[in-house]
Amino acid sequence: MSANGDFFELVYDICRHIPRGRVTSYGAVARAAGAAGAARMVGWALNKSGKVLPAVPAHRVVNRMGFLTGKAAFGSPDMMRKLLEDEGVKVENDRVVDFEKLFWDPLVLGEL
DNA sequence: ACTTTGACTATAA
DNA sequence: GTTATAGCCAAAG
Repeated sequence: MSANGDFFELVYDICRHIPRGRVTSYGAVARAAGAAGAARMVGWALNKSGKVLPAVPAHRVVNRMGFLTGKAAFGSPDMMRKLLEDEGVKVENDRVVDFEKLFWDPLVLGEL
């Protein structure tokens, strides 16, 4: 069954399912989208997420090491950190603190 | 229709 | 242990 036709919207939907105060990795989202290995594609989709509504919490998606690689896509490099800290996610030196604890896999409860 | 890229990931030297 | 390179998938130019 196709989600919405476009792989992008599927990625957006998954990102919207990320609980507040949690983070995930591109690989996890890509895998949840049915395209494991297409982590790059996820980032690209999220890059356009700023033009998509409803808005996608792309700030909750970081690379597998917990680094805010996409911080530059928020208009301001500090905007992503600001959003994460606002949700209780501590960010230091452009990296998510306790990333392993805050890591949330969309497939955990997303297998419907 | 082909080429290049892109907010990644994993393996090799 | 750190740095380089290759593999990956899909979309935009």
